[in-house]
Amino acid sequence: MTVPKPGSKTRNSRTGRPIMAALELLGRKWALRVLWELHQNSPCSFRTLQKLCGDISPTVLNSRLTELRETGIIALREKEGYIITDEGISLGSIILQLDAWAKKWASRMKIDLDDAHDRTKEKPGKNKK
Amino acid sequence: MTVPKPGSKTRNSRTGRPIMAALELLGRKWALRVLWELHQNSPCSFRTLQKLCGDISPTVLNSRLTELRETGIIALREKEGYIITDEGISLGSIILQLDAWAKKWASRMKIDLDDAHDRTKEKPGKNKK
DNA sequence: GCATTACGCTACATTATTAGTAGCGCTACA
DNA sequence: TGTAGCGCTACTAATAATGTAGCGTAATGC
Repeated sequence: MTVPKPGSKTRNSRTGRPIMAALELLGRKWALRVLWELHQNSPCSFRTLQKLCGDISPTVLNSRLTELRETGIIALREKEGYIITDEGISLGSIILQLDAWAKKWASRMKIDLDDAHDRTKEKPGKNKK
Repeated sequence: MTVPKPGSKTRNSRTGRPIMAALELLGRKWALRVLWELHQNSPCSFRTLQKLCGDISPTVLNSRLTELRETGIIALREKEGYIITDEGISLGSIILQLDAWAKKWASRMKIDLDDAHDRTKEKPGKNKK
């Protein structure tokens, strides 16, 4: 799979807008999670990272790590293992905000779920009146 | 596929930490992109949204929309189409920061790519000395 | 030496997710 | 009564992730 970099053309962005590359890169499975874990545990070995992500398969982990490395967000240093770069740290601080957002979201969702009286399994209405 | 909500147990988070649910939800393909587009074009019809995302297949689009609806980030209103909720707007503003980050990233990446003299196709070193 | 442990990572078969296309049932509006 | 738009589903093919085993290497202990 090709690695989305700013300037590279994603599916619909002939313009190569950086945000599109970022969204594609970070939208891949486990990418955000790997970044989050490494942001809090740098440096970190491949295997430790794997455990932190709940025994994610080494195949995907390696894919994501390669992509993040090629885009300069993380790096691999001998003896230290994987580290987060300055670029990655600034990106990580955005994820910290996501963490804050998620907490508020959680408390609101909880209320909504309570209101729904355990109807959480229901699919949302099929657009009926 | 089950929809990750705060409180729901993701792969490795028995704790159900909100951030984990958020990372899983937003880490799915097209989720961030859909959110980004809807943040800038709300309300928006299904088909318009589809075009904005570069003719994404309706299957995934509908999956992502359903997930985002079940988690209260977006909503579907009759005659208006899809809209972003307050929850979604606050999340969207985080993505705006991602946009800002991506621009800086792009300028740094450009320098790095130039430095590399068109070796962009190369895989990163196989951990050799 | 020689087993043990850990490292980053690959191979490979299985399963899950996405892509791509066609079109349904419905509501306007002409 | 035709055309166009809507949200969305059905279906198959293509692609990506999972899960397990294990390679080649290096460091440690005996």
